[in-house]
Amino acid sequence: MHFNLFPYKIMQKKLEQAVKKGLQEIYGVTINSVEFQTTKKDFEGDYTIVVFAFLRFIKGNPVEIGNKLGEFLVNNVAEVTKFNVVKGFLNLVINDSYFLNSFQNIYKIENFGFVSPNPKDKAVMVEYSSPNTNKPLHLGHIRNNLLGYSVAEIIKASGKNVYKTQIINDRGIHICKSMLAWQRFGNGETPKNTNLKGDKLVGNYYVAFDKAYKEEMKALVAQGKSEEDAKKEAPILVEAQEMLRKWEAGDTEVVALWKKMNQWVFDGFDITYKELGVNFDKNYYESNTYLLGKDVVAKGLNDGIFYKKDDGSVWIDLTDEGLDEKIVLRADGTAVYMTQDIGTAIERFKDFDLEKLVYTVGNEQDYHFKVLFLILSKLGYSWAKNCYHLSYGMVDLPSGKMKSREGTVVDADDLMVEMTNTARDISQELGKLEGYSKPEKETLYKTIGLGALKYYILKVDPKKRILFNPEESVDFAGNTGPFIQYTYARIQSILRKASFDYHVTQSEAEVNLHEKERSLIKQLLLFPEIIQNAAINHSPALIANFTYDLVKEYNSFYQTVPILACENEQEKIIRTQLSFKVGEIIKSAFNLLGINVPDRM
RNA sequence: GGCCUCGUGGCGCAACUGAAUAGCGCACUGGAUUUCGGCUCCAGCGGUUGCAGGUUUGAAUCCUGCCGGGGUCACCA
Repeated sequence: MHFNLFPYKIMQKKLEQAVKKGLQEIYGVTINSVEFQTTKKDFEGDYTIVVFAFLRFIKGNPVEIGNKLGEFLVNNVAEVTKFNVVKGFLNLVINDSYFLNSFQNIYKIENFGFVSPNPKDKAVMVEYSSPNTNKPLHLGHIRNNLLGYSVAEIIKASGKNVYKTQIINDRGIHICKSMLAWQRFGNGETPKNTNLKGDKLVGNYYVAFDKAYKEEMKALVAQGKSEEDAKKEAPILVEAQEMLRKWEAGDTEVVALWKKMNQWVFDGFDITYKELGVNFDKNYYESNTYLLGKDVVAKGLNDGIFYKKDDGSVWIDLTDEGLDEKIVLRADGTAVYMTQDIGTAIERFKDFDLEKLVYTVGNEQDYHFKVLFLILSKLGYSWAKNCYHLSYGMVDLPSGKMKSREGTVVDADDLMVEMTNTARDISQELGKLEGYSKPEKETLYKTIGLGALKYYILKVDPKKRILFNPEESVDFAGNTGPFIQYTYARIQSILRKASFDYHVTQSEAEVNLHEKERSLIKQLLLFPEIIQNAAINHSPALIANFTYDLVKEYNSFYQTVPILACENEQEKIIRTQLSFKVGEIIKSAFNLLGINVPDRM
């Protein structure tokens, strides 16, 4: 069974053994690894061996070595039928029946490419989203969410147990600002009586706070205060700080208000998460974790890893590592961001049996995580090396950076609605939706709109920054989500029309594979490797690119050869099976990206 | 300024982590349907991979310097 999981690798292993044996026999040298590539389209062949790499062990002309080795392989490996040598590259042609057989083998495997985890194994925890509860989610969060969710799914598919988690920053001065503003200007507004999503309502008061704060500052400056003093002394800010102190002291009234408004936000987030199609196995709340880490700092201080400054604040000196000094505890003994992160990391490794902890956080925090992991390892936690910062680039708009103050933030909910609207416009023109009910149609528009958005964001390497062009993101042609969805729908249409039982294994028989069938099968066989690779590299983009290549390959196949109209019965079945399997893999690949596929569109 | 990071045809992205003639999409030009969904397919145009050195049989990829963009250098998170 396991034998079938990595068909591409299996052949490669076989060839590798033969190459080693061949070089031993011909040149008497032992090499430990062989470098393989998939053969480029311009050359004939399926596997390519890089002969250049042998030159370190074998003196000679690479072309000559390639030719000798090629001959050996043709004579010693049954599946190798031909070879050609171009410069230092040995291209090998594998026979049709190998590919046909491999295809027949994987055809029956459900979830081909997915490895099921052993429940007893240690797990991987993926943290993502982790919003503040004072304002709604925006485009930046969307990238974070899509990435985190997808990476978690990919790691799961690669054979690991996975926990998806977020830490909700539900406490602190930011939420107090919203609370205070609501208390003052709210007139008892609630999500219910305003018909606003809770996160939006609370966000409005965060803005209201900022406005009032600025006005007060202005007034103070007019009274002759310096700008710096005004910034600190504005009464509304002082009051918000007072509110935070009350909260920490457990003041019942403040806590009650905090609970109420946070709940509004949670309810709002739940809607957004649901629309986006992401979920979590466990939520951490900062209100529960913000005190963690202090005792660890105390212990580290004792052990001489940290040191105390005269004012009582605690620091770590990382100048030996080429970094700076970093504060880990405030002079008044309260925790900073770093303190909490030390504490929560330890907590998580206690809560779960983890082999790895992935933090999905933007690259503006690269330095923070570098320091965090270093501190954890200095504190003696051996698992520190298993912490990974999945750092992703910013999302910029054509107009530049998103700035909440300038109102250029793209709201997550609004964006999803817009994408759905665009999908509706286009589908109403072109769609084949006879017999679909209205709700069915609406679901479909959402599938397409979100498919476009998600694919647009996930197809780019996470590390790179994205220029979010609203017009391009709703493109439906070329390398886009809807293009792939369209291909899937077209395949389903074919399968609906296939009025014969195509799920019957075809003996390898004397079928000669068409060139398009060959390359399609080759692409299919790659899927398991792609999943592993995407998991190792934490990159949904690899899945997206693979899927796009597969779809292009299929469309070319579709255009070139008849499927249902094929006259040869056996070939007709194989082509239908190919269509079926391609559809299935599009679906699973898109699942890994959190994208749905429609049967019609 | 120190540190980190990025720079690939007009635009948006790839390149299996050092290999062949650097791929693809959009845009532009020209073709393809008595056929299973034309939101498709095929072809053309377009790049001395920011610049200059270096390492290597081989560099978009590694090293050095410079130029340009972004990030970060908070007792915010």
